[in-house]
Amino acid sequence: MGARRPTSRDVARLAGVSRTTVSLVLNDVPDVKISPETRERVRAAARELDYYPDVSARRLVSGKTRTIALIWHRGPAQTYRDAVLPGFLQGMTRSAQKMGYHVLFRPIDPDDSYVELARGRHTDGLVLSGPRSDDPHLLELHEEGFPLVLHGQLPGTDIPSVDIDNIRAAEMAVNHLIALEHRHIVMVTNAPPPYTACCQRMEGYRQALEGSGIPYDESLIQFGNFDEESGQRAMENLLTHNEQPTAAFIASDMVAIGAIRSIRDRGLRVPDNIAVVGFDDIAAARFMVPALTTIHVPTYGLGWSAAEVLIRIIEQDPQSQSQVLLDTELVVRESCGAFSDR
Amino acid sequence: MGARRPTSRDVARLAGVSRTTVSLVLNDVPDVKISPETRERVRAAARELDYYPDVSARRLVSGKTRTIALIWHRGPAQTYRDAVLPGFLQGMTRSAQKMGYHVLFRPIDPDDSYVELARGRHTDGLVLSGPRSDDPHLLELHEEGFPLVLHGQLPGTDIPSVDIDNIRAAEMAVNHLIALEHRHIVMVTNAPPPYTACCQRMEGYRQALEGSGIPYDESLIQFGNFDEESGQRAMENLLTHNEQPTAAFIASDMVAIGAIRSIRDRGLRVPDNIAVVGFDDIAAARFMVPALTTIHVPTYGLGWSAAEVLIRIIEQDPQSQSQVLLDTELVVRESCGAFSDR
DNA sequence: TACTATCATTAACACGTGTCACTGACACGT
DNA sequence: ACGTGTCAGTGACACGTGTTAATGATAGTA
Repeated sequence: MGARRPTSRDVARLAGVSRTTVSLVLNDVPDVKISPETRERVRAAARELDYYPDVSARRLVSGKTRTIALIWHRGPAQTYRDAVLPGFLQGMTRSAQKMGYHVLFRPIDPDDSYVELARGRHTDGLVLSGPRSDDPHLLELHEEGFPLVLHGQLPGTDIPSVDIDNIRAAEMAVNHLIALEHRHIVMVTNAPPPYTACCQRMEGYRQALEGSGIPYDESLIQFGNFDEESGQRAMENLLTHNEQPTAAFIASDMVAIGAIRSIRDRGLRVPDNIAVVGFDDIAAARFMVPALTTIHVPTYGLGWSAAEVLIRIIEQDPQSQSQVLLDTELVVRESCGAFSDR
Repeated sequence: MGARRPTSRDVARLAGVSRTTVSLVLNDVPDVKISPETRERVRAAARELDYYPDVSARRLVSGKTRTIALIWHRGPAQTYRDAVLPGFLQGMTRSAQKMGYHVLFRPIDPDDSYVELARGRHTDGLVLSGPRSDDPHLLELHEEGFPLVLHGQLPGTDIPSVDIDNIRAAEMAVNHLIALEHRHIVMVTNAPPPYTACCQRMEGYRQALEGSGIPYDESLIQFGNFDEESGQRAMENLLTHNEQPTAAFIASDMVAIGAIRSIRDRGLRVPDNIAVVGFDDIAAARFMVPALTTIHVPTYGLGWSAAEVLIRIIEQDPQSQSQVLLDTELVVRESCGAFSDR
C-alpha cells in the first residue's frame, strides 16, 4: 500500500551509483563517459523498479513543458467548426507527438481568456483557431515573443499562420463551372465581409470570371452567414432580383444546403436548371442528393502544419517559414452537372 | 530584454513581506490571519508585476497536476468516432474546466501506449474512449488505483464507465416502428458481436418485439461493420433470403446509409415500401433525403459526465457513482414514415 | 618521479512553489 | 510581575529532477 512512486534516487541506490549517473544514462546525454556495464546496471534498475521520471520536476528545472495547446474559439459557425475539429486536432496531435510534444485542448467563448496557459508556463506555445482582430491578448503575447500560430489569417499582423489558399480554391471552383460552359454564375459567400475568408473567396470568384472574359458584377453576390437559413435567404434574393442564373458558387457547404432548398422551392432542379458547387466538403456533402460538388479542405494537414510551425518556432529552428498556405482539392460529384447527360 | 518572469519572491520584495505571505494571500488559504492592508499590498504587487505562479513548481510540490487526459482509440469506426469527438471533447473540457482541470488529448492506434501519461505524473486521471478488453495496461492501472473512466463499457470489470443505455435506446427505436403498425421488422447491427454495444442493441430489439408479442427470429438480423458498405451488403442479404420486410432498424446511421442504398437498388422506396430507423444521429442524418429518423446520442453529456465522474474519483468524493448510463432520444424525421400520408 | 590527460563518477546547486512549526509583539486577567 | 492567548507574519524544508564544476583514479609521457 504505502508503496511510494520510485524516484531517481531509488534507482541510484539499487544500481549502486549516484543520482547524477542515473540521469545521465537514462537521458542518453551525449559526450559523457560512462562505462557500458554501469549503463546497463542503471537501465536494469530502472526497469526493475518501473521507474518513470516525474514530468513536473523535469519541467520545473528545464523550463520547457513540451506541451502546446489548441485554443478553439467558439463562434457563429459552430456546426462548421465541429466538422473541422476532428481532422485538425488529430493532425495537430500526431505532428506534435512525433516531435515529442503533448497537446492541451481548450475551447473558449468570445469573452473568456487563455493567457494563463501562456503566463503560468503551462505550455510552450499556442495554436489559435478562429482568431479575432479584437482579441486583446493576442498581440500582447506576440509582442512578448511568446510562440503563437494562427489557424486562419489575421490581416495586418506578422503572426505566423496556417490556412488554405482561399483565393485559388474559389478560383478553381468557379473555373470548373466555366469549363462546363456556364456564363451566368452567381455567388453566395460563406460569411459576412469582415471575415477574411469571405473576401478571399470573393476575390477568387472575380479572378476566375475575369480570366475567362466574363464581366464581374457585384449584384450577383449575396452574403451568407454560416448556416442553412442564411443560404436559403441569400439564394432567394438572387433568384428574385436577377435573370435566372445557370450556376451558383456557394462558398460553404452548410450555406449551400439552404441555397439548394431555396432553388427547389422555386420548382427548379439541381443540377439541371442550376449547377451548384460548394466549399468545405463537410461529411454530409457525400450523402446529399444530388451529392455535392465541393472544395475539399485538408483539415488534417492544417493541424499537422500548425503544430509543426509552432514547434519550429519554440525550438528556434531558423528554417521556419511563418505563413503556410495549403492547397485544396476540387471534389466533383453530382451537383455541378459534370456527370449529367446533355 | 533580460526581463525574467516575475516569481513570488519578486512579489514579496515589492510588497515588503515574506514569500510565505504572498503564497498565503494569493491562494486565499483559509484560517490564516493576515491584515487586510497587507493582503491588499500583496495583491497590488502581484498585479503590478503581472505575476502568474509557475504551474510546474506548483505541481511538483502539491503532487497534483489538475490535468486529465482523453485517450482516443482509433479503430474501424473512425468516421463515426470523428462524428462523436467534437461533442464529447467539448463536454469533457467544459466540465473539467468548471472544476479547475485541464484536458490533454491523445489519439492512439491499437498498438501504441499511453501509460507514461499516468506513470510520469503527467495527469491525475484518464478517460479512455473505445476500450478494448485485450488492453494490457488497462487493468494494471486500475489495480494500482489510478483514476480511470471508460467511455463505453467493458464487461467483466468494475472500472467506472459512462455510456448510453443501448438497450432502452434500441427498444425505443423498434417500439416506434411497432407503433406505426409494423410487424415484420428486420435489423442490421452497428458492428460485429464482440462489441458490447452490438449485443445490447440486439437485446433492445428483442425486448421490444417480445413486449408486443411479435416472435423474435434471429434470421432477421444481419451484422453491420461500421461503414456504408457493410450496411449495403447486410441489407442485400436480408432482402434476398427473407420475405420482404416492411421496416428495418439499422443500429448505426453510417450503416443505414448503405442499407438504404441497397433498398433503392431493388427499386424499393423509403419509407413507403420499407420504413427505416437509424442510430447515432450523425450530422448527415438531417440532410439525407428522406431525412433519417434515428436515435440521438448525447455526446456532449457523455463527455461532461466522464470528466465529472473522473474528477470525483480523483478528489475521492465518496458520492461518486461509478457506472453512468445516459438516456437517448428518438428523433422522428421522414425515413420512418411517421409523417407520410397513408 | 613528477606532470598531464583522459576516464568514470559524484557533490552540490538551482528551478519556484506550498506548508509546518515557530517567533515576536501585544493585550488581558490575576 | 507573571502566565496565557491571539494576531500577523516568517524561516526553513520538501518536492524530484537537470546540470556544472570538481574529484579521484588510472594511464601515458618526459
